[in-house]
Amino acid sequence: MKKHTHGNGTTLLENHKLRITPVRQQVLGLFMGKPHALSHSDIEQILVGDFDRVTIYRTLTAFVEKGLVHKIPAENGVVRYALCKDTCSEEAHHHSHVHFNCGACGQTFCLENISVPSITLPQGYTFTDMNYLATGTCKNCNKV
Amino acid sequence: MKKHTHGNGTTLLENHKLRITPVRQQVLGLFMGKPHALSHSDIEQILVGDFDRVTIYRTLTAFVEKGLVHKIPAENGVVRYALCKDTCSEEAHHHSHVHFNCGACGQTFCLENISVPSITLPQGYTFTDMNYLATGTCKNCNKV
DNA sequence: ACTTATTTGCAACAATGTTGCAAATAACCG
DNA sequence: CGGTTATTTGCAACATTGTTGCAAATAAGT
Repeated sequence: MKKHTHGNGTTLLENHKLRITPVRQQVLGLFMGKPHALSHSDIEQILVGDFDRVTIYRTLTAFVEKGLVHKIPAENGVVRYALCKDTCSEEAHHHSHVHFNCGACGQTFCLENISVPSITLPQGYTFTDMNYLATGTCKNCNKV
Repeated sequence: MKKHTHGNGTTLLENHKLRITPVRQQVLGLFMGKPHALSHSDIEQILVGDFDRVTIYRTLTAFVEKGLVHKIPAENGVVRYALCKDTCSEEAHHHSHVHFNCGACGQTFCLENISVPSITLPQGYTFTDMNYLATGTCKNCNKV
């Protein structure tokens, strides 16, 4: 019954059928330590010199494939990544939360706690994934 | 009363305070002729040799700034553009329609006709823009 | 400790987006 | 019209982002 034990990157990796390697532990550690989503370049800058650019790309790709993190596209085309909740697996990602991009601090958050209304598509359309992206000013930046 | 006379790119450009130039007419023509959104590279490939890559970038940027087209970020980070409706101007974009990205044909559509429920953000968050992106299979591709 | 499949780093490349500047041109005005 | 001016374009150069192949390194199972 130790499935999805957050807080320990190693078990998380094991649960998602990923080999335990230094990059993966470090990158996963970043995600667990920050409340906001990270882009490839964010990660690259934090872990300067530790790992190759390409390795970080491949790490992120592996994480997405195994259902550990999900991609968040911003309006300008920048792709960020954030941890998935328990409901994601190798088979499929199940996200129905809102992503919030703050124009002031530039950070992107997953708003897990608000309800997302379901959208009815026109006849003939079927969807596998739904993405909500709000742009504005976040809690912290509004306080100032 | 000839405001927003769609079908004529020239008046549309005038209404948005943009100088009439060949690139702008051609690019705008593409948007008016296609039902789906176009990326920079789409446009570049259609208008091969006619204009410089950079010019097309700047054209798109100008269109977005003046409220003529809006950006649509796809999940993979590809940015596409589509015509705005009458409600957009130089001051602000007002979009509350769903963008639909078809995995089969790869095309992206604006679904203007379906209602989008409003989302209530947590205390402290304020938003200026809301973006809905659905991924799946479109009408045409489902038919086959 | 040995074996094997996976992962990493490196190098090279491809695609995408940005900037500065001189030449070309759209719009305005008499 | 023709002249003037502010805007726009093309070019060149560069920056960033993402991809691929391959040999060396290494995690995991026996």
